Amino acid sequence: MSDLVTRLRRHQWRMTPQRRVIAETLEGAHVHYTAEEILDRACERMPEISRATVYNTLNEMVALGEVVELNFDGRSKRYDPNVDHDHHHLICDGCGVTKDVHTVADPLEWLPGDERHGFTVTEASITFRGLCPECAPAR
Amino acid sequence: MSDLVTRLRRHQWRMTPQRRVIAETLEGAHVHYTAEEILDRACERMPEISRATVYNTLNEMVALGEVVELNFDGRSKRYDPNVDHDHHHLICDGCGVTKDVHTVADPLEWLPGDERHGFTVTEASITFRGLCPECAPAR
DNA sequence: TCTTTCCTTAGACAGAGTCTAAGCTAGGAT
DNA sequence: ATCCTAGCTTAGACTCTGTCTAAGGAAAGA
Ligand SMILES: [Mn+2]
Ligand SMILES: [Mn+2]
Ligand SMILES: [Zn+2]
Ligand SMILES: [Zn+2]
Repeated sequence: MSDLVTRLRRHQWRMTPQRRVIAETLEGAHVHYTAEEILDRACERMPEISRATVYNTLNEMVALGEVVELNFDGRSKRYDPNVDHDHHHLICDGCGVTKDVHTVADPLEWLPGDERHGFTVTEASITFRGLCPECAPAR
Repeated sequence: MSDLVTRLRRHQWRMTPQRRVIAETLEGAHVHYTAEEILDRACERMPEISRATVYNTLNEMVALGEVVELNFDGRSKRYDPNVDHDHHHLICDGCGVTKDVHTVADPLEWLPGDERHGFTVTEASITFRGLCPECAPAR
């Protein structure tokens, strides 16, 4: 079944029908959905599911560390169930399509000690931008 | 005077009193303000300035390429007049303080060709996260 | 079964940002 | 100097995204 559902069951967390539908919707398509997109798709399987439950559930999954919240554009947040393989994102400035990408090394290594301002630095995420093949200007 | 104002004058762009106050407010403190923070500070010098003008002006500066819009938290956007020196950001997960940082090399070099999905990749921005000295757990 | 806790729901609410319609200003033309 | 016009500013309505509240509903232990 859903690997996300499996991971969620390991926490002391009641797996209700609503939460299962949300988890399966989130993981099913390998894209980065907004909360409203998840609500629309979850409604196809469970028409009475509420907006509040979708938002609550996504926030809980994030708090449990099983989903990552992404903020690309300052509009809607997007939710990424793919937390096991750490990765970064490549976004098309034309159409907005977003791909998972992997760098040759851990970006934390690229921040020298004298640029750390005394911080304990634990995470680095990269947003690459450009134009996808469809949006690139015709040659 | 303000280097941002100088850069803006090079575009065919009417430099009104409102726009000058906004530009000087934005560049004056070397922090990353939200639109509302800029409005508050601009009001100290020009009490009748409107919210709409602040938002319009910031969006125009971004369109002119003289200011960069940042989206760290999915709440308010922040505006960065420091576009000349390209740099990245280090954020404290505790208190939210944000520092400009510089990496040892251009992050674009770390995305291999077979991870580019046919895109023309033009930009990479890194968000580093951690805890600042004040927020770090006591030793 | 009873009880307690947690979950779901509709709808009100809030924050951030955009849009509209009206009046105003800057700066070129005369 | 004055006129004209395009572009700028304004208040406030509106939209979008997300949170909160209060009430009822399901689950699991006693
Ligand atoms: Mn991803
Ligand atoms: Mn900066
Ligand atoms: Zn595209
Ligand atoms: Zn801190």
